[in-house]
Amino acid sequence: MTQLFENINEEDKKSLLYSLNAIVSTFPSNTQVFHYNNDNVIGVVDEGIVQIIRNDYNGDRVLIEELKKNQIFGSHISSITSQDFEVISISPCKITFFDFDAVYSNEIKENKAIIQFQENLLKIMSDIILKRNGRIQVLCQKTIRERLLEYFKMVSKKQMTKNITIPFNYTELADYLGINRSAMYRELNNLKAEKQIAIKKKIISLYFYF
Amino acid sequence: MTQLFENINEEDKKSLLYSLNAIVSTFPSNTQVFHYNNDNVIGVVDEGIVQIIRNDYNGDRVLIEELKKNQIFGSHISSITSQDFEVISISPCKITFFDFDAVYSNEIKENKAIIQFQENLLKIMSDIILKRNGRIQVLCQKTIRERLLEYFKMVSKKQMTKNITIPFNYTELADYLGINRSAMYRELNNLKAEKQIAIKKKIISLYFYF
DNA sequence: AATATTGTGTTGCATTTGCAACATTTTTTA
DNA sequence: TAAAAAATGTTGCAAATGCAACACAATATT
Repeated sequence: MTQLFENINEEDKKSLLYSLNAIVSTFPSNTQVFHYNNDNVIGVVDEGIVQIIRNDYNGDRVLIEELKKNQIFGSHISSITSQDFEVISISPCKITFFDFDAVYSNEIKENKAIIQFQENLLKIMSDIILKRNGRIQVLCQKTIRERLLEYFKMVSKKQMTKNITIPFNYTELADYLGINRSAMYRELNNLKAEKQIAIKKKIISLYFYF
Repeated sequence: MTQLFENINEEDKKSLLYSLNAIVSTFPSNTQVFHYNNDNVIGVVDEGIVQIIRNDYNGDRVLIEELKKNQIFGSHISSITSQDFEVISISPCKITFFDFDAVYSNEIKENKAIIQFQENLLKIMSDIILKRNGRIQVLCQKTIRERLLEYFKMVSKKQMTKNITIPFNYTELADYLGINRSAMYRELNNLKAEKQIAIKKKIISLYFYF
């Protein structure tokens, strides 16, 4: 995982943070850490876990993303564009906020580490794009079964094992896959009955070929 | 729309393209312009239109993205990771390919326009992320009606009118929304009957409030 | 200009799915 | 540690959806 300040020494980092108007804040669990009209601010998770959630007008709750150490969020990269969106700490956390527009300022170009910093940002962004693409690939599947299998394959590839560990609880997983929770359980049971998978808590073993 | 070489003079551009091992190619209509194992190559559409399509193992065809002038694609930013994916010209087109890894090379850092180039890339990437987020927002909707309405709202915001022009044909639209084409028509008719929308060819008028 | 291909539009039917309403277990909080 | 809250797991039922199979219109190809 690329980090924002990878290959940048402490001195340059400090100077960059200064140019970016960076602020470090801490939050307890279950707190709103970001508001949609925090214009052009990027948050970096230094410690803890935050979730980006959308509360639909029809009452549906969609888990957009879960972010851990070194991952970033902001209105420009997470589409947090309206009050529907919440960014919530699900554990105590420490977050560095900085001004994204400042990345394009003339002042920051004086810093000799700017090229490295931009390079790190580029890598982080291309990771985000890949993540979004994966999500789209899953959500394009029409049936619940197909979504589950597509998701399992993807996680399996990433975790490099056929015994995958679900990084959510099952309620969140349903939100993430954009499907109804009980319909998901039903399908998981079908897959179990067909011996395509086995489930032990959050570990799912995949028996099908792909 | 940000372009890759915005604010970069011809001389610097030439030198950058050289460092990036850039190649310009032309293609007739309906031709494969990119293969999934073109490792770490980025394509920039200079002229024409290309589509990224995924042919699912179960025969479904998913339109991942349609790209016009100045838009970019590549295995790293479009998840073109397997044979399932096709990148196809749907009109005669001209494409510049370059080596994405070269963006991080030492050689290119000699070019004084590198900061501007990286900045442009960052902007393009954050645009892509926003696009992907929009797509996810639509695909997270559970019913066809909700997907259509969510999509219409999004297009309306972008085109700044309540008489939106669908940028696809209706078959492609169904692919894009990840729904069955005939089920989509059925729902469009329901919406028409309820006078929520009116359709004239590819222009859809939105009568509901949002 | 004739033919082939692709897109538009509709319908019946079987299947899938969301939803509501539960009971039960686990986790969190006071 | 007791009470409250959240997560897990199941089921029936109504509604939504995918699919197949059409007819017809519009484009593209030869």
